[in-house]
Amino acid sequence: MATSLHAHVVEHLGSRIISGQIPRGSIILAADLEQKLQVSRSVIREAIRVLAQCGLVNSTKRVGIRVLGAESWNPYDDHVIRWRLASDQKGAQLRSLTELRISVEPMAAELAAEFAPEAMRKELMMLSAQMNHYGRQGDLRRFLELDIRFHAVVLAASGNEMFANLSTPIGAILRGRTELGLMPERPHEEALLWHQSVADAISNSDAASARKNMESIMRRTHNEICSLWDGAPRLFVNPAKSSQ
Amino acid sequence: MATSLHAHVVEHLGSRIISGQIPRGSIILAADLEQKLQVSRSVIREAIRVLAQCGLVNSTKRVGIRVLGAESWNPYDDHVIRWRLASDQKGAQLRSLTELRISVEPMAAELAAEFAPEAMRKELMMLSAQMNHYGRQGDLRRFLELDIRFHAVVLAASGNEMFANLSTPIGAILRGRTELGLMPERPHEEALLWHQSVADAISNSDAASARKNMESIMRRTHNEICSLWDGAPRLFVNPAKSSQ
DNA sequence: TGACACCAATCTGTGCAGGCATAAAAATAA
DNA sequence: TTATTTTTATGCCTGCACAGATTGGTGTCA
Repeated sequence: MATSLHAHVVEHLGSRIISGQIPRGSIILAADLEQKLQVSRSVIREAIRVLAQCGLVNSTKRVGIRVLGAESWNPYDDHVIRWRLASDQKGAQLRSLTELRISVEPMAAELAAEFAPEAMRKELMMLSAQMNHYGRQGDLRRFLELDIRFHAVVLAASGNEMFANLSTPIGAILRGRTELGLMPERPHEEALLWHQSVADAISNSDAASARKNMESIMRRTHNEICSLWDGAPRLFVNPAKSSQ
Repeated sequence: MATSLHAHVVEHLGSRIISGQIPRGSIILAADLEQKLQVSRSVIREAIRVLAQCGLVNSTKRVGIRVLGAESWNPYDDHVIRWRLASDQKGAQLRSLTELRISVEPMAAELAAEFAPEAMRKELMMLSAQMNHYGRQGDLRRFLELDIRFHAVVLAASGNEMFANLSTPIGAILRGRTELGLMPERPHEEALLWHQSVADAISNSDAASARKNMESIMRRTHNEICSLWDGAPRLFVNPAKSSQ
């Protein structure tokens, strides 16, 4: 995936910082990196710039590149999410994302019912029909892809780009759930009905029903998945001092 | 604010792209930028790398630096949010952020009631008391800062770092609301009570009450502010094709 | 002797200039 | 149409000068 050199360096350092192999407070010297990774300064510097934007490092003169702690990481950065999911913080990352989607998706459904363009309403009807079909057949592989698409379309149909942007990590959650065998061997009948009802409600511009049924989906999804992060510690960040 | 040279270039290009002065699809050549901005290649390259991570540009060989459209921008990036708030998309940005906070804050309050560390529960009690005091006095300036801090602490106390990270842009919303004179000349009595109730509920680990009262705050806040984006078009992003 | 202010040495990121390699578009030939 | 060559802008590398922060030493005064 990492085709360019600097992307490779970003990947190398980022994954190590987030996994804890390079502990917070460490000081890295650009010159050392050049030698260790056998790349030129320009590559190192571009990579450091990217990592700095992710909140992973903080380079200052005369001291070097300081590795920052988890409270500085940008939790919405795609890199950061991916690296955390691949580390032993996987549980905590899944929990954060799930709490976020539980909060957001009912509102997204409500907004979609009000604002979605016609094409998306139609696609949702089609998707829920297919989910019914393949779900009852027990074709989990295909059901999963449809499910991911369904939620992505609802988020996009809300017309809120911040919601829409959550579809990738939410897709990752759904994939992770089936990979870990947390899905029943065939989808629950209720779940199928709720998805159908969400699609119907959005199609009929029934915002209240869209929200209510999406809330039902979220409740069940939470129950199915929350065992994943039993005992993972919560991360309490210091609230940012309000600065004019 | 932009101390280093490359940050200056990021600021220059980023603000222009988001404001539309540099339209989507434009092709920028690094060599031209060097000359126009009178900086060296390394500065340009680092800046471009940062902008690429924001989703604003996409540099490819032989063609140059392509300016991307709004659907590619990372809506959670601090730069992007700031630039959009300073552009004529201010309304749409405020709406997206408000819809997000309306979705998230009730859940944050609920989680805070369950998990918040003692110090944060105490701070919330103190903050709501001070809000009562200065609010009844009509000291809007001080009330605003307390209000911002209150919501930041609730988000942080949820123990969800994705929630906590929203406190900065939410603070920006609250500031914008008072700057634009959308606040009553002294806070509504109900609003003061709801904040007090949220603090009490979190303090007493009463999750349901914390959520309920926060929902009330959100409903009112929405009513007060939604006139800001009357008629601003919603942004429907193409849902990402689910790729393994 | 000891505390403190000030200055110089040093170290490291930042920025500059220019070179070669390479990939992808465009133009040309088959 | 298809294959090949040419063009051209980014990717990558290197040597050099500068800026700013830390450190340590120096001198002054109590």
